[in-house]
Amino acid sequence: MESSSTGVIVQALTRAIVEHRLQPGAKLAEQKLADHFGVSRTLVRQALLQLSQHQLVQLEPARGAFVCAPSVAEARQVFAVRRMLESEMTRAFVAQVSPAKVRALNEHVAQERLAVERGDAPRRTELLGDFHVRMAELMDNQVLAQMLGQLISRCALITLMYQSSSAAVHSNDEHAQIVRALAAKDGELAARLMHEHLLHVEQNLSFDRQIPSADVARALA
Amino acid sequence: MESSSTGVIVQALTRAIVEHRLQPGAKLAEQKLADHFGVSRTLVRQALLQLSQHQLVQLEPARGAFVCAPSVAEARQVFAVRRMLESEMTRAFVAQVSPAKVRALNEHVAQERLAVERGDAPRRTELLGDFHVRMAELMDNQVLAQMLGQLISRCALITLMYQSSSAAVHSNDEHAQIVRALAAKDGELAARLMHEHLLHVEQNLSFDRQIPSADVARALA
DNA sequence: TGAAACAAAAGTGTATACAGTTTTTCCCGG
DNA sequence: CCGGGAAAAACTGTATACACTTTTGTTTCA
Repeated sequence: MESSSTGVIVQALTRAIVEHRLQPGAKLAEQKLADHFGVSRTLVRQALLQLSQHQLVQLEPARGAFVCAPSVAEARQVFAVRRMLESEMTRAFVAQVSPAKVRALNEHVAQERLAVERGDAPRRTELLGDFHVRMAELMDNQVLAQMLGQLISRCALITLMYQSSSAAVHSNDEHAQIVRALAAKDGELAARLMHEHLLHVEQNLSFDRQIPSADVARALA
Repeated sequence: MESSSTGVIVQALTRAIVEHRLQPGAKLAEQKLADHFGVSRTLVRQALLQLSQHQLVQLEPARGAFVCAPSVAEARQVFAVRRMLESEMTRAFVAQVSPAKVRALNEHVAQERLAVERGDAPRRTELLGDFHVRMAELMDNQVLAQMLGQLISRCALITLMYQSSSAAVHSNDEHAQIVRALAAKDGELAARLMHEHLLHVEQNLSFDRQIPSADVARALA
């Protein structure tokens, strides 16, 4: 039943949204998307429905689908949940840490650093978010990974709305610190570092931006 | 865009699934559901798609939709996430506790006790789960509440697959203990009690059941 | 009797049609 | 020149149609 066509559309739109090519508030007209992807509105509607469940688009009755513009309150709530969930996840990580897992995380952090140094903003944002999902995956908890993935794609949208410029280097450093604590099997320290890290990310957001409008055709070209 | 018809179908099916009227593995044929609800397959498909995202039904390509039968591994993962999230939620609760909130929780616990004493199994399961969602709502964190709601409806399915009989009274007692700790503003104790509570619930599951098959028409009558 | 093969029925996946609503356009009066 | 309003265009919401797949039932042959 689950067609892969729908999945392709969901993924393409997700990337376009979290990479900021589709700006918050942009309208997603069904027929235009259908033409773009070469399918009927049916599949586009399925995709938009999924994206609305992921809180990336908002559906307004009889008006259509729009890229979400998370409010400040919502952003703070998302970060509050992440702090609760991820500090504990970090603490639990040490119980099943292994050299291979530490190596995997270190490699990820190295890739982050590369993207940061290159100034590759979209890739940087993607990798900095993926660090957290990667941790969940390494814990062999698919449920956790999925849940975190959702939270973090919402965060990507928030970050792109509100992020101040130079927080990326700082985040990368903090990731490295966390991995060091994990390697030393110091769960308490790692959990505290994760908690503070997420506080820093939230504090570095500037909740007083304005959002322009976007052109759908160009963003997906 | 979001029709309320779809929402009605989602809710009806959700209730039918978590209340065990539709058993794990039962097939949900689109046309039969469409006839039952007096709508076209279009809306039924939308609803089934949503339910699949909530992990309550599984979609198999070209074969149809079936009520999920969570594996033991998945059940353990869900509980692991709940322990991480809810122990921290409980700890954070005391920071913004108020007499009104304590009263609300106490009233809820009283309702639980009523349902337990009455032997009203579906209502009991619903209320025991709602306790946790209620806490999230009282924290004024909609994101947390939504996330927990998802986890708990998955838990309802798991519980109904695996739950041993007399754990309900125990859960109710533990809820009462947690509220007392919250009222005393002892976050550390409350968090520990919540953690242990969720461990108990998981330990009381008997992961060696068998699942019969179900009749859709009867369950929704 | 039992199993393989084929035909019929039922079911899913996608596209299209159509009704109702919203948005845009255009014209007119001030 | 500007604001209001009606007609037209565009868009969403739901139903239906149709192709293709899976399931079921039946017939045939060993």
